[in-house]
Amino acid sequence: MRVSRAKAAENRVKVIDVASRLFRKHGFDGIGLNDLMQSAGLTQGAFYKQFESKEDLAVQACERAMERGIERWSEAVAGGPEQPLAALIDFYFRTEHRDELEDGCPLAALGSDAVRHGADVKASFEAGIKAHLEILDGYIPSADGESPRRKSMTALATMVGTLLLSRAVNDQTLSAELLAAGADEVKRVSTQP
Amino acid sequence: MRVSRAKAAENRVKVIDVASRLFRKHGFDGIGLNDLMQSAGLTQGAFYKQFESKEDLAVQACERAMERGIERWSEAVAGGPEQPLAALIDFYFRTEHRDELEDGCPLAALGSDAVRHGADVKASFEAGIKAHLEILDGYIPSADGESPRRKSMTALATMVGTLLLSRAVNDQTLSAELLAAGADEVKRVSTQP
DNA sequence: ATTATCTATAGATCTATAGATAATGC
DNA sequence: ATTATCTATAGATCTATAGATAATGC
Repeated sequence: MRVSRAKAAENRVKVIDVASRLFRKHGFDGIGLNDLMQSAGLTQGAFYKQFESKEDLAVQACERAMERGIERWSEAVAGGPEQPLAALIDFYFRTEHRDELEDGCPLAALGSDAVRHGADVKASFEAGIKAHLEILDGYIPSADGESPRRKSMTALATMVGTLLLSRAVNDQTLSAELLAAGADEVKRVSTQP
Repeated sequence: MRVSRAKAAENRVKVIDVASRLFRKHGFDGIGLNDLMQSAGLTQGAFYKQFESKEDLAVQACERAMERGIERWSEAVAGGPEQPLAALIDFYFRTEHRDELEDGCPLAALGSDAVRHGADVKASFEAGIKAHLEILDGYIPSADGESPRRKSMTALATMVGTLLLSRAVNDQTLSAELLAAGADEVKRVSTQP
């Protein structure tokens, strides 16, 4: 039943990918190792030869989710639009993005979980935040010699907060209003002095 | 071992109060009924004469947390300062608020959990959001005849998103910068046309 | 010989229920 | 007589480990 090293490495990647999606959907505490491994096409017993603990997987999955999140931001501005920030805002505040928890923004999906977990998870979360901020830095105009970082931080917070609130209500009208207001506001932040 | 109706009602309130704090700290899935009831000074067996299920308690606790959140907003502007919004911003973006998950803003603490739970939890969460927005409406100036609701929505999203991100990082400098940027931005939103 | 995965299981914990107890409330 | 709480437990599920299996890799 042993598999080749290449296959084992592939399995490990698969487990982390699956976990990065299912943790976003159910939370770190909302899904067990059995379901995770089944979803990756393996059995639970194989877990501990690949990972030290569930917390270890949480860290790996958090990192992977951040990478995927960054990738999607890149895709959103692919084709080099004249206004990359507008394209990014358009992607982020769509109702389709609101409705895809598994593949959506990891900051909005895993934020609360990161808060409640250890320094390792927070470290990978922090790296993810910094990576997102750096992308925003490149798209937000700023006065000569001044860093746009402050604007990037509020833009990111508004994006994450809006997505979170828009997902936590039943009222679809309110949800859509929140998204529209958030999109407007981030556009405004980025075009003002 | 039976207690009076008054005492039973008091116990129920106690359980909901404790749950509203411990759910904020650990998440709905992060703490069990045994620990919850112990923290309320009771045993687990007493739970199901008071509540239908853990989900039922989650709804009650969410409502309570929202009430407490609104109370704290009122306290923050108590004394009728000339600029109530500034007082509110001052309270919300403090590091002390960031560090008190149990008693802090329920929107930031329970948002991800509400997203993953049923319509009942979302309904109480939604009512809480609307209550927070109405308070902001009263503090945010707007042009004649125009509703400040759009500004209230972005202000609330920026507050919640900022608090969430500031809690999910190890780097205390970054955390403080996020809070400072958020406070600045909400002030700006509320003073611009 | 090594080892990735499998089946099986230990031991803890979780939600929920059952039945005993003892004080309330009629 | 009713009932809020207690102790005890059922049955499911969770993380983690043990030992068997069979293919890899030296």
